Amino acid sequence: MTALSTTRRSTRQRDVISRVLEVAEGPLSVTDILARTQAELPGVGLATVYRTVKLLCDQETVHPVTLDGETLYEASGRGHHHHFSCTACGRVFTLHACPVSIPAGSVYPGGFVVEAHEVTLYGRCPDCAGTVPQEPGHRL
Amino acid sequence: MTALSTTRRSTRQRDVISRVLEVAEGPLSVTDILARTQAELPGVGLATVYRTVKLLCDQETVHPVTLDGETLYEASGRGHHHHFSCTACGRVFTLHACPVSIPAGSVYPGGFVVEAHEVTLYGRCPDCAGTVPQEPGHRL
DNA sequence: CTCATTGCAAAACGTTTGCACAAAA
DNA sequence: TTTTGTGCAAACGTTTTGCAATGAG
Repeated sequence: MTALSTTRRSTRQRDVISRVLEVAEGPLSVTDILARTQAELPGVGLATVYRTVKLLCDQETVHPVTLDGETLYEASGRGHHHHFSCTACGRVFTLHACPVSIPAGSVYPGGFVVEAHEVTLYGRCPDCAGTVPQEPGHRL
Repeated sequence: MTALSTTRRSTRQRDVISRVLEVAEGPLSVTDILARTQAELPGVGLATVYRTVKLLCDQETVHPVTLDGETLYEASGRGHHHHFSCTACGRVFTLHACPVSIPAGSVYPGGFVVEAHEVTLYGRCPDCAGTVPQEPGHRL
């Protein structure tokens, strides 16, 4: 693959996979991406999804989010945000409110220089809020 | 296996693996646990580490931490804490200072009921603080 | 034509499990 | 003895890769 071609080839599946990630309400698993891509392009294979996602990650168009042992992917460039994982239905949402204020370069007790942070909130999403609360599980 | 035996058997490797996790400065990968266990008990196999870690997880003596796509394990019962991942040396540390205050039951904009939270800080650990800052990587 | 991209199948990787043996009770 | 725990190797699920065929330029 050349680094850049002057004219962009029309790569159907890459475009579809990109769009699937763009319009998602939160990060998706590879399986989710495959299913949503196949809804539009029935013949697509799993390897293509893995390859395309890796390519998009290298381009920094997309980035991985690891959550509860599963790797999900989301489109980049959505600004600073965090994730909410519903302990009832398992869906992951994007939250734009940030509960921490740690300027880059802050020094934490012990001499840890903080450059970035990641926050995941666990609880019940709006759809599940009326449900019986679940154990957050002992991962936390 | 019975749920409980009245007299506890002396299970050498389990004790060593537990202690390895107890004295660790932060969560460890299975490979780390294996290496540290073998330093004391040379013949130990990988399957034993997996089995023992799973057992300790079921007992809630230990719990998994997923970070950057890798699953690490740490001893439970260390109180509320978070993790610091060094972008220079890759080590993960435990931090007892908590940068967020979200009481259980708080409702986030959009109707998300928060029951727990997880924070990971990225940056340079004390040992690497003098080093040239690294890109935090575009996972963040 | 050339060459990037694809689907398929095989390989590689991390984790789990079956089994025969060893050690403890 | 019975029972639990072990190492080894095979099995398993997920992700990656080799390769021949397809499709775009």
